[in-house]
Amino acid sequence: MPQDATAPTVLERPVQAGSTQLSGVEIGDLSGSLGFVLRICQLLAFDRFYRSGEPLPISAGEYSTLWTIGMNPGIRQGQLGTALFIKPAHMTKLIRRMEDQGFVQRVVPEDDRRAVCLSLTPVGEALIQRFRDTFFGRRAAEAEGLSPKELEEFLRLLRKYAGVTTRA
Amino acid sequence: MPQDATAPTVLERPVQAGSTQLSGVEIGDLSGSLGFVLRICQLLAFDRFYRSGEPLPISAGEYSTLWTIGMNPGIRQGQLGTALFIKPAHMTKLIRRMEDQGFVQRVVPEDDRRAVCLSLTPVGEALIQRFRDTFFGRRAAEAEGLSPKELEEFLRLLRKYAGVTTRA
DNA sequence: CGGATTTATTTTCCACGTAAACAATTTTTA
DNA sequence: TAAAAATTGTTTACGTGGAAAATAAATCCG
Repeated sequence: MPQDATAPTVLERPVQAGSTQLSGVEIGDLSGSLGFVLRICQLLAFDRFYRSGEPLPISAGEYSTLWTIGMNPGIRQGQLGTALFIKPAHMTKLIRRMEDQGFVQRVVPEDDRRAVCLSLTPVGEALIQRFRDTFFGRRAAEAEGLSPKELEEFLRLLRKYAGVTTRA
Repeated sequence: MPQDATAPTVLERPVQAGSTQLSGVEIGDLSGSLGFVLRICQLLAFDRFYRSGEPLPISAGEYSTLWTIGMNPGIRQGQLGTALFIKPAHMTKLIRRMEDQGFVQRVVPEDDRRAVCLSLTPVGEALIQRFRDTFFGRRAAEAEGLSPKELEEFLRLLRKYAGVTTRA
């Protein structure tokens, strides 16, 4: 690990007006690091999601995965992983677990026996319908601290950054 | 796990104009779930960060932690964890590892021998100075897909949501 | 047409991060 | 003033998620 022995022993704080804090702790330029702030926001959203409303019987990640399979019956496992940013190794285990729970069925297509095509079972469909409002209905709690207009813009920028496309 | 046997076996897609997709996969209302979109953005930012520029000799998380200690010499370990959303169990191991690497020193204050106060060593200071531009200088790559104005607004909303406070 | 290469998923091992329990110390309470 | 409660960080066990290697199948190329 390269070390610069000539560096001063006291950290020179970056030149900026006043202070920038998180939970009373000075973070300076870290507040301008997109990765850092996104991580804090994601952890906060996760925390708020679980602290409000009726509990889900499965994790939010599992719900999202089932939801996406429901929206795309027959979707290939690799394609699902690409869309949801879940690596193949984990997706394999996630799908196996949800298959064991009876929510998902796997079909190996005749035209490509390497692949796995996924669909929801009736039980899986029922589950995501049953908990739809539980999952989607926490906007007020999730968006604490932002006005409705700000939340709208926030989601628009998040979607744009994420590469979510919408078309009529 | 509650199941509604009367639910239809085909997922009724939500009523919305057109389609909403991610990587060519239909996600529908998932694009309105703050936690979900934040997770996607965080993974994307992380991916872009590592794919661009000179590699860091430590992880981004370790750099952020060292940076924050540098901005707050003598900070209590618990307070650091609260600010960075890192649980005590993990912070203990993280700090131990960075102490072993020579970047951090731990001092148990006389007035509260339960606590641990953290500061950077000269080696730690040198490290975060040495890689400052490597860590902070990837705005262009990180913010791919957003205009400068949008990035500014994006960061403003992220900071607001995260509870970052700024004062003169 | 057979071997090489690529693709898709699975398996194994491991790191990260945390829940829960624990230990030491401080503060509170009766 | 001593016991109870709370605080601070540590340790242990475990779940999540992924890197790397393996396996099976499809495609490509000479």
